[in-house]
Amino acid sequence: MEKTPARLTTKPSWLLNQLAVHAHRLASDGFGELGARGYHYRILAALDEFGVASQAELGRRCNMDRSDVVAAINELAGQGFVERTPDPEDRRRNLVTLTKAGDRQLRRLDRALDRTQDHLLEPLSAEDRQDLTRLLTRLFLHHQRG
Amino acid sequence: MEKTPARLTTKPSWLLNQLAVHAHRLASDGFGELGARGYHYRILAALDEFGVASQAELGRRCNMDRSDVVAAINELAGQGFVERTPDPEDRRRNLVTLTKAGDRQLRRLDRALDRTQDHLLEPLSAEDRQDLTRLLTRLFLHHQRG
DNA sequence: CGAATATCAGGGTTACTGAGATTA
DNA sequence: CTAATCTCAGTAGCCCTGATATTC
Repeated sequence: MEKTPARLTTKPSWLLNQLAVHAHRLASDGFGELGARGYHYRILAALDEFGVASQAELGRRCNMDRSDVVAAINELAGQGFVERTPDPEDRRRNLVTLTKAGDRQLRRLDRALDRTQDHLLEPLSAEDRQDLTRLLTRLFLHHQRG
Repeated sequence: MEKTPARLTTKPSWLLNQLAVHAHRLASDGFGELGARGYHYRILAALDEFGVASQAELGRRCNMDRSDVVAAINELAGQGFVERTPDPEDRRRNLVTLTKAGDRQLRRLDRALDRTQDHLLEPLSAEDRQDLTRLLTRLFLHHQRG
């Protein structure tokens, strides 16, 4: 395999990109077998942790665009994993609810993701993993509220 | 801003993804003003560091698909940043050469990227940046030769 | 009135797949 | 014949924009 230019490999942004691509590939394999994508997982996870929510709320929680939320909810509803009902108290909103089947799907996705997580961090010790997660979290939080 | 599910924020793969997105956004701003994209930078960088190369070689160096290399070289050649000539010794190949203008463009892109790099790592000390880069590099190298 | 919500149509970048033609 | 290279056409996932209708 030819060498990658040092201009790239020494830059954190390139490393982040390549590792994100790798992580995405790992996760996609697991998700794909279950008929899901990353966006589906995000929404199911948000519903499980915070309960019923409007679509706009889900978008903000999951860092997703309003228009992608619509599409993802369409697909999840079509699979019977969520239900979309108008909010009687604010008729602009749809209330999105996690179904029993959705909860089971989320657990399946969680297991698939856990496996890939181990694979991704394979070469690092438990301590290194903590360090990495801590550093990434600091960066994430800093840029979260930009 | 609503809180993001802990299921996501505690997972390195989510953090990698979100930070890669952020880094990409930063880089795209700088690149866009110069009429370039990430793929263009990768190829120019590889040509600068390793000299004339075939398209297949560039793809392997830059982690790019053969078909994306074709498109990127088309665009770079159209802008006069690279030249594509058939290899007299192996007529299957095209030899891609960096032009003077391409070298100047690379320097401009480098400057733009350096600025975003600082922005990305803003909250980390010099030591933390080294630690992060070291950890990411270890992961990258480990998954490089999969 | 302004602001928020949901929806639709579409674009941009990166990553990839399948096929064909050419040449080693 | 096999393998590598280049090219083209097209797909998928994620991210984003603009416009519209509805409701607060």
